[in-house]
Amino acid sequence: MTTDPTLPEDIRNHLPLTPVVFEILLALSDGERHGYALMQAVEERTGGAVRLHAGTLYRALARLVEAGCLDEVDPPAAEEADERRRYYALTSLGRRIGAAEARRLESQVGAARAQGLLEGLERA
Amino acid sequence: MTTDPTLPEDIRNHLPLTPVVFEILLALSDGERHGYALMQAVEERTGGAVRLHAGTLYRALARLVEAGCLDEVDPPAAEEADERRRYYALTSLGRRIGAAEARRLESQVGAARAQGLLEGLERA
DNA sequence: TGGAACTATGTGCGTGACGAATATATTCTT
DNA sequence: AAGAATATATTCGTCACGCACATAGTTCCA
Repeated sequence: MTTDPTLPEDIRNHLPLTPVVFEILLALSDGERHGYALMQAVEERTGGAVRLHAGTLYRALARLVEAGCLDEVDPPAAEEADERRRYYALTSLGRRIGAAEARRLESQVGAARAQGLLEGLERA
Repeated sequence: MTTDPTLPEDIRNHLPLTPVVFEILLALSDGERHGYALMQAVEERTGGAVRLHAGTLYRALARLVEAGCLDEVDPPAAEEADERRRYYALTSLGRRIGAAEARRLESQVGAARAQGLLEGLERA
């Protein structure tokens, strides 16, 4: 699948995001979090519907840092305690990639709504 | 990634859909099409932004038929001519899976909007 | 205070979907 | 007649995933 050629390559090369990665960027878009908190945030946002597998999550985080979408940051002074935690924050690139993916999904959802795919589930 | 456990297994087992597959279901949600027309429909819907690779498309179609999400159907009487074309239509299952995915994406897009991820691109 | 449950991060293995390239043949256009 | 566009399909290598497992620190409470 190729995506919008008008986007800068830095961004286009990453699209489309996997559902897992988009969920991660979404959960980090309101501030830094450590991996495990991220799992909980996703579960909470979706009312328990969506859960990330630990293995998938931590590997995705490593890839996103590698790609420059996330930075590993110092633990926030407020929240403190557990030495094991590794905190991540969106980079500018990460935010722009998340935004681009959000627009792509918005377009898909809009089309789905226009087709009535979101409502009538029993009619095919 | 696990999805909504309240969904029937028939549906949940397929989620989340790949972007390519959702694009296909979307393009078929207003009627049957053959593979190549489907590529064009996606390109047109997205104003040329999104394109499907031929290889990926045809393999995905075969998988979707195998999984009971699509049926291969007779060419519509109206449109006729090319012997090579193979037409596909959503099954009931395919439509329900597409609808479930659309709801999942709608939730993600809603969250993205709530986080301001869709607007301010330059602020991180 | 001891043990279970939870928190937290990570790796190995097999699978599945993908992009890119290529193959083949037909139909349309000029 | 030739070339472009249409139409479907396969092979190959890669990458992200789910699942299982490994390891260890922390919290809780009986």
